[in-house]
Amino acid sequence: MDALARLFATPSLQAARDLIGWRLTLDGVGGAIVETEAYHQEDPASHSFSGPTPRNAVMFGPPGRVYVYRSYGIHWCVNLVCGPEPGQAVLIRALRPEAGLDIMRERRGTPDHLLCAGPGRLCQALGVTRAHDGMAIDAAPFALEPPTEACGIVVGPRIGITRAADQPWRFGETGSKFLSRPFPAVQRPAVSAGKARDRSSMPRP
DNA sequence: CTATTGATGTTCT
DNA sequence: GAACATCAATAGA
Repeated sequence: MDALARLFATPSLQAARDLIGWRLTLDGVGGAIVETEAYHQEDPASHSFSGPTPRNAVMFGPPGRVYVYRSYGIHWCVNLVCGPEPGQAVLIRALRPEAGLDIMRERRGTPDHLLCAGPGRLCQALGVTRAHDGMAIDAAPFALEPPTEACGIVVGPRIGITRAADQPWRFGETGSKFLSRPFPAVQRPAVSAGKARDRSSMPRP
């Protein structure tokens, strides 16, 4: 059993964490995953919560496929279906752009740190559309490769949802500059009564 | 920097 | 109708 097969069999709550650092590309355009969120059938925020429908059918099919849906009528968002039971998926929320930078810049027209910083932005940068819904993530035009280096993982509540909003099912690469948004700062034992923010991940001049 | 708002296709109630 | 796993533009502090 190789790394991909293990990943596909992993429950989404763990797979979302494991996916950080994997390199995802579409037609050679993409980069390392730096932010994910987990969803599953018992999760009120999940598209699969109320059972299979035409839209979420891929979530109830075999793992290892991509589930693509339209968000707010404008954007596309891409998930990896995974887990031993149906209805589980990991939303890919941000990549560190590495391959096909020129193509991404042309498609996005934003500064490099915003090329793939969010589920909608990432799909625009890679060219993901509904046409990719149901495709295998480990076969052309997609590719998914394991990380070459370990990295730290931060955890926090998911973004943009109203139900189960307090569940800590968002994962990110520690200190990444390519996140859709920063993770909430860990509560610190109040040094000064003040408002010092953690800027430890800021670039040094 | 934060807060607000418009755009807009599908799904849900 | 209302809600929505979002984003860019804009206004204000």
